[in-house]
This record gives sequence, C-alpha cells and structure tokens, in this order.
Amino acid sequence: MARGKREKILKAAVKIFARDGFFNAKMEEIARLAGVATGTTYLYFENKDDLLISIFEEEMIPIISNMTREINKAETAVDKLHAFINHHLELVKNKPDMAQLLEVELRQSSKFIHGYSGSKFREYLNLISSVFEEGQQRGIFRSDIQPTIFKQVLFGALDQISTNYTLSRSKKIDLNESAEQIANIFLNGVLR
Amino acid sequence: MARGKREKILKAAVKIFARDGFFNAKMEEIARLAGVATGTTYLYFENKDDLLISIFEEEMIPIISNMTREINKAETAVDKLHAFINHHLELVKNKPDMAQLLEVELRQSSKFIHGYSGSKFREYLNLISSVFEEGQQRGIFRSDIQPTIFKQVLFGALDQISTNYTLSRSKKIDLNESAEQIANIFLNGVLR
Amino acid sequence: MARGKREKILKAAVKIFARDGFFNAKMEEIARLAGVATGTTYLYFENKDDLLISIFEEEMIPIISNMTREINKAETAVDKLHAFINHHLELVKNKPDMAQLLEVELRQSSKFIHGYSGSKFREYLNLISSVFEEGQQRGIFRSDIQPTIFKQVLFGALDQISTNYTLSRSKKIDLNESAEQIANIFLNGVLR
Amino acid sequence: MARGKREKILKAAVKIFARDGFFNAKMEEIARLAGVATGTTYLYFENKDDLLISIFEEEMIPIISNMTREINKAETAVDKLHAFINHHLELVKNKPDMAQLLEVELRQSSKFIHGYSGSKFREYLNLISSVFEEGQQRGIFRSDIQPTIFKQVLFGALDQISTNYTLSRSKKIDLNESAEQIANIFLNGVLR
DNA sequence: CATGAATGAGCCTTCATTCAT
DNA sequence: GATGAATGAAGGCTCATTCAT
Repeated sequence: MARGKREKILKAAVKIFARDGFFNAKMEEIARLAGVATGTTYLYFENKDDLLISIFEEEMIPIISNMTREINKAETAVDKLHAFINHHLELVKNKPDMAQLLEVELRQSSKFIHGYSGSKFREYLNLISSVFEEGQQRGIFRSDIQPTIFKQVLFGALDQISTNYTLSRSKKIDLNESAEQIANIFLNGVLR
Repeated sequence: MARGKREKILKAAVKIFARDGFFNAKMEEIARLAGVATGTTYLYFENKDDLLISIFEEEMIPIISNMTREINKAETAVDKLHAFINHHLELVKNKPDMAQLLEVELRQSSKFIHGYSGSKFREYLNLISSVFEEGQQRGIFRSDIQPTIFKQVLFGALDQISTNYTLSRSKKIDLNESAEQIANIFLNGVLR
Repeated sequence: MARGKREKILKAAVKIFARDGFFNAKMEEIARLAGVATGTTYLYFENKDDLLISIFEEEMIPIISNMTREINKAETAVDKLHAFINHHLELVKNKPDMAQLLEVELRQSSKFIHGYSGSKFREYLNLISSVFEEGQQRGIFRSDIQPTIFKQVLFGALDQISTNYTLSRSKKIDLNESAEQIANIFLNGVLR
Repeated sequence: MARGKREKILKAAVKIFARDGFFNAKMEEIARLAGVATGTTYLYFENKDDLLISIFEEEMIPIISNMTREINKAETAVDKLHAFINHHLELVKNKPDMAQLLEVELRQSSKFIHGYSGSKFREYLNLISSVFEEGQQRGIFRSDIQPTIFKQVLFGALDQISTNYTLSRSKKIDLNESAEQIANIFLNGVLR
C-alpha cells in the first residue's frame, strides 16, 4: 500500500501545485487532498522541493514513453511531427494540471529549486529534435535549420498555445484547430 | 524627486525579481538596492504584487513604443516580422532582467497575483498579430492562418529561445543566429 | 528473551542520550541501535522520559552495589573515602556514557522530567555521607562539618572533574592524578 | 530604546530558560514575557541558540567584574577565597535564574549548541585559579595541588550546593552556613 | 509480542506590512 | 514624505507516540 500512498501524494501535489503555484501551495493541503497526514508526505519525499522535482521526473516518464509510442506509430517524419503536436495538445487537454506545472512551475523551479536541471524535460524536448533530424537525413526537412533551435521553437509555440488554453477559464479554445495551424506553419516552414 | 525614487524602486525590483524570482524576492532587499527604506516602497506601491504588476505595466510602455517604432521603420509585412523578431531578441540581450521577468514571472503572476490579466503583455502580443493581419490583407501571408494563433506561436517560439538563453549561464548562444532561423521557419511557414 | 530486549534498549538509550543529549536523541535511533522496531521501545518503557528515568534507576543499581562493595573492602573511613573517589573516577573512565548522563542529563531531568526526584542518585550520594558519618563517629573526621553538605561538596568536585574529562575530546587528563589531588584536599580538609 | 528591548529579551530568556529548560522554552513565550512580538527577538538574536549563548557571554560580564571587585577587596589569598565562595553563593541567592542556567544549561549547551565553548565561563573559573596561584606563590597554599584541578574542585562543590539549593522548592537551606562549611573544608584542605 | 508506517500537534523562523517618529 | 524597528500570521518540518497487521 506504500506505493499507493506515494502515488496519491504525488497526484495531490500535481493538483495543488497547478492550482496554487508551487510557492503558494501548502504541504498540509497536499496531504489533506492525498488523504494522509502532513508528516506522511515527508516519509515519501524529502521536502517540498523534492516533491516538485519528483513530479517532473516521475510523471514525465509515462508521458515520454506514450509520446514515443505515438511518434513511432507514424511512418514519415512529417507524420511524426504531426503526431507530436497532436499528442502534446491532447495531453494539455487531458492532463491540464500536469501541463500547467510543466508550463509554469518548471521554469520557476529550474532556476530556484536546488540544482534541478530538468533532465526529463530535456528528454521530452529531444523527442522533437530526433524526429527533425530524421527528416533532415531523409531529405524531407531543410538542412539549414538547427534541430536544437527547432525543438525549442516548436515547443515554445505549443507551450504558449497551451498556457493560453490552460489559463482561459472558459475552454472555448479549440486545441485541434490550433494543432492544425501549428502543424501547418511549421511544416511549411521546414519542408524542402 | 518623488518620480526618481519610484523609478529606483522599480528598477531595483526588476533586478531582484529576475534574480531571485517573485516569491523568493524580499521587499527589504529591493528597498536596499533602491537605496530607500523598506517602508518607502509602500508609499509608491500598494504591495509586493502591485510592484510586480507595475513593472509589467510601466516597463512595457517604452518597450512597446520602441518596438512599434522599429516595426514602422520597415516597409513590408515581411520586414516588419523580421524587425519584431530581431528587436525582441535584442531586448533579451540588452535587458535580460526584464526579459526574465516577462518569461518566468508573468506566467506565475497572471494566475496567482490578484486579478492581473496582463494588459500590456496582450498589447505587446498584438503587435505581432497586427503585422500579420496587415500581411494577410496585402495578400502576402496565407489567409488560412489565424492571427491570434500566429501571435502566440511566434511569441512562444521567441520566448522559449530567450528562456533558454537567459538560463544558460555561459551566454554562448548566438541570438542573431537564432533570430535568423526563427524568421526563416516562420516566414516560410506563412508566406503564400 | 524479553529481558534481553529491554536491556538492549536501555543500553542503546544510554549511548544515544550521552551522545546527543536527551532532547536531541530520537527514539527511532535508539530503537535502531538496539536492533528493535520503534514501537517496541514502547512495550518496555512508557515514553521517552520513562526511558531516561529507567536508566538512572536501573543502571544505578549495579553501580551502587559495586561501590558499596569497594567501600566495604576498606577498613578505615579514610580508606573508604579514598575508595569512593577512586572508584567513582574509574567509573567515569570505564562507563563514560553513563557518567555523561549522570552529569548532564540528570540535572536537566530532575527538574523537567515529570516528577522524577532521583532516588537512586540520592542513594549514591548517601554512600558518601554514610562513610563520612562513620568517620565522624570514630572521631577521625571533624564533627563541625555536616555530612549532608560534605556529600554534595565531594560529589560536586568529582562531578566537575569528570564533566571536564568527558567533554574534553582528547582524553589527556589523568584521572588518577585528579583522584589523588581531590583525596588530598578533602582528607586534609576534614581530618581532625 | 533598542538597547532596552534587547535587554528585555535577554532577561526574559534567562527566566524562561531557567524555568523550562532550553529545549522546552518557547521563543514565543520569551517574546511575550519580554513584551515584544515573536519576530522582534530575531532582530536582536540570530536564533534560539544564539540567544542562549548571548546570555552566557553577556550576563557573565558584570558577574565576572563584580566578582573580581569582591576578590580585590580582600587582602590575603585566604580572604579572597572566602570572598569568592561567599559572593558566588550570594549570586545564587540573588540571581537564581542565572545560576540555574549556568548550572544546568551551560553543560547541555557546551556540547550541543553549535561550537560554543563557554569562554566567559572559563574566565570565571580562572578567577579561582588565579587566587589559588597567588596563595601558592606567597607560600600560603600547598604547592602540590594543581590550580587547574583546584578551580574545578571548588567550583564543582559550590555548583552542587547551589544546584541543590535551586532545585529545592522550599529554600530552607542556609547558604551562608554552606559557605562556611565549604570554606572550612577547602581552606583546611589546601593550607600549608 | 513485534513491527514500522502513519499520525498530527507543536515550534522555530521568515517576511510582507505597518506606524510611531 | 521618509524611515526602519516592530509586528504577528503563517507554514515547513520534526518526532514522540500509536495502532493495524
């Protein structure tokens, strides 16, 4: 049952951090939402910082592997880029709390939380550059564009769209439409 | 010289907020850096939140007007987009503290700081969409792309690049090169 | 082997209390050193206070009986006093943890640990006064000195010497020499 | 008025530490007794540890200088020893809280409070050895007794007597009588 | 008896904000 | 307006103790 409790705390932390922000979040409330006592959180996580970092590191694992699976389902680099874009925004829709954290807190934290450099986040970004490099090698994407820049540019674009979506109370924004447009711009932008 | 004091506090806050983050920043240290007493900050700003919001609202004014001027120097919508990209990254290089705030803190704040919706930030973003709409009207840019999405996508891309630049201790990243590539991708992506 | 477990906890507590002090000592660490579970300590001792008091009460039993035996080996009151002094400092050398507790924690405790008045400690002190009274009755020691004061004065002297010894990292202090000097001072001080 | 506030906190801390012991003492209560807010204590002292150490270091200053004056009033080494004994026990009577701290907390602290070695306490002890050495040089006290041991032995004796006095609720103990007896024993013990 | 995960009361410390000077 | 000492609410974290297994 230990696993279950750790998981509960993690999930609760995602929710509270997303709702209140890391600094406004209270350990006590995370514990309450998780259905455990305050002290219990400290049996599973060193401290508040560790809790946040653990979220990034652990919640990213299935996200990365799911994304990898989605990408591999596609044949061409073009379809793979499409897949990344679609699946990323899908994620934003289905796991808004987690998306929120990635968007907002990761930036805060990467600088202020003791020595956290966001290894899993880099891994996620590298999924983009890998697909892009593959496309370049197959002569589909222009070779004058650096994959390192491309991954940031695409992620940044997606991130801004999803931040906007997440922060808008009324979810009237059509993320599918956004996905289309982003894919449209970027593929036109990088195709030979 | 009240104006001068207010300005000093504002500048100091930009530095401290950028260096420590909004939540870690201490009012006392901002006051010290500004060369005033702690209480003096409260003569010019309601509270810590207001100080941050004032930064956004007031520091954005010259930024927006400068950017507008730069854009207007250019003739075509294409050149104007170029100008925006170049000038934005120039800003990141010259006012890294302010850029840092826009990147990181604005996101935090828009949600957690009492009712701030970032009007000046929206104004800044709208510079992009205005240029884009102009290009569409002149038949230069594709009409199937929504200006509202485009502005976010471009800003997000620039923002991610600059976040990366700001956070990397060793400023080995060539922002001019990045500007080139971004312009390259986006113009190819949206030109008819 | 319940006795064995209780004894192990007691011994572990002596070590940890001596090393960290009563308030800094953690029940969990005592349990770990004793090789039992945390909860087990509560099967043998009411609480942390009781554990400390039990140490005093139970560890003092052999100490008192040994001391009594040593004293009784001697014939004269003078030799008995000598024996007490020597044996006490011997104890400090051989059981530094226990000595530490007597010196430091007992004082704390007598006031702050619920209603503990240190009966065994009084018993130990009374070994001194008994010897002294015996010497007075035999006309060896001056009669104008109150045994109750004498016992405190001698114990205090020994205690200060041993505190000093215990706290000095480098055990360069020669306790035998100290014993000589103390005996010298006190016997000269009280002999008729 | 700052000095006054610092002094108030110091005095309050002496009382509370003496009454409850260092570890049981609550900063909030010290503040309340001092008539200031909790946070105010931290304007004058780094933390709880620093507060305790400051007490030792600062409260000992007048104690040492007063004791020095008392000693210097006496002519002979014998009278000076008498003076030390009397004045020390006088102090115990007049400043029982401070005495309590010296007796109980100093021992605890010297080991557990970060790197505090009790310089002022050593200074106090050295008053004894100085007098004793003077007596040895004048040929009044035996030369086979080490001043370093003597100072501990005398202090330990006094301390035990005063601990006993402090802890006994009903102050029926006559400290003057005790002073007489101690002086009696020690002078007889060390005179040539 | 034994375990050790879980509990939650308690406390030190911080820092935005106030206000007497 | 300006000061900065004072305030005190708030929260992260600890650890003695409990109790379901």
